[in-house]
Amino acid sequence: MPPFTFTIEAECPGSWARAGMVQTPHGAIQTPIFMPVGTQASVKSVSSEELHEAGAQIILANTYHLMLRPGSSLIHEFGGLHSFMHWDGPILTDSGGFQVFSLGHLRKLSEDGAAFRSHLDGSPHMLTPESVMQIEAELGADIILPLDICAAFPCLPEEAKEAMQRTHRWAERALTAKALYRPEQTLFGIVQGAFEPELRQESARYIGNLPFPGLSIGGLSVGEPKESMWEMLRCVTPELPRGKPRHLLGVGSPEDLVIAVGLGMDMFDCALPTRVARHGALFTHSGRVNIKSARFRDERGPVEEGCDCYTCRNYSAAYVHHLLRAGEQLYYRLGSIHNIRFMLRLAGDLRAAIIAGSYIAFRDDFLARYIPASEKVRDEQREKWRAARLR
RNA sequence: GUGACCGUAGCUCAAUCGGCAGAGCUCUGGAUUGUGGCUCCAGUGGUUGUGGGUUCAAGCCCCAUCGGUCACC
Repeated sequence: MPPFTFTIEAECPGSWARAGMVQTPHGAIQTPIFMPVGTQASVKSVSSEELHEAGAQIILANTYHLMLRPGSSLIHEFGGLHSFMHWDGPILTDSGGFQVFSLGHLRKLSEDGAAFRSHLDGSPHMLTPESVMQIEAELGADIILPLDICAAFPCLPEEAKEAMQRTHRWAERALTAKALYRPEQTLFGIVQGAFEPELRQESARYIGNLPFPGLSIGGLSVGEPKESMWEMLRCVTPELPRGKPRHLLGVGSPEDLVIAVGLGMDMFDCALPTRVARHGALFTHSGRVNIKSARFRDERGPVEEGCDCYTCRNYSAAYVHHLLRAGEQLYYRLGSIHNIRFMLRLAGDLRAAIIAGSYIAFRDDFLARYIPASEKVRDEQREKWRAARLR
């Protein structure tokens, strides 16, 4: 098995963008990369074979969900996540820290760890930096994350500092617990610091200097304005060691990906593309479209002209529209595949642009064409209200 | 054929003693960022079956008519 390595292949002048290659025991990952989210060992409605066909190189699964159901020991009995879900590429598992805060009922934090009640049956559970390592060892992902604390937005500076400092102490405990996870697994460190520039810088330096082969940026995309997120990344990136891959947790939308790559991020995971797909929002290069809209009722062409995804190669937009309207299961699969393929193609295009030295031009061109639907409609609605007020 | 009950938004139904015709769903648009197939926000939509009458005022009262449901012949 090859050890974990990260090689930078190209950097783009005028930005912090870089293209690289991550080696894992289950294969290589070309960065920048988008990682589809398979919370419960499944990217909802999409099979492992379909993920592979869509160009997925690495996927993400959730420790929190899998420890509650079916349980990490059962997955261990089946030879780990790779064989359990029949995915032989790289896998990254989240620590469960975020879900304890967003899903767990009656959570209680202490220096030891996080106590919470299951969202499934209310049963009490306890996660500690050490127990998370054991659980992730049983799940057997290639890249694993330590237990961290994601501060709420907004939060007081003191709370942000306390959460960051405890995250740092837990990071050290996770490193010390190296015997609990498998030698072929790679533990990433998590940078916190909420929305305090000094804390972000401190956390980036602290976590960046610990012996983690890779780094995840946590605590962002939790409801803050976009500009706050970019500001935090601008604080963090200069403090990070150049030679370690950087994973931006929970991001994001197509436009987020394009911008964050320029701020030095290499890996992304996000539920957004598949979640919004299930509700009809499909990505195209001119922005998000709602496939449920009546205008697709008789659209003979694909969802996006020129898209090479399974859905667009084989089905008309009218058919996809019909499946959603009719509540057919197949819709979830076709819609999800389209958005996953869009994100992966976008990551590939970004990579090619970086290697060609034209990231800036690519970014500006993409953002000029990709107008978020929300902005378009927000403007239209604003106009409508203004007209109504004048009447 | 006789009798009773019911006709209000695309659907299911509210509307006090006769006093500005409303809600849920659908529909249209939006939101969703380390996924609870969840949830939230906004908007369109009406000749109250039809025709008369009473009244300052009718979805509501009266008459006729059309349609539906049920019961009994």
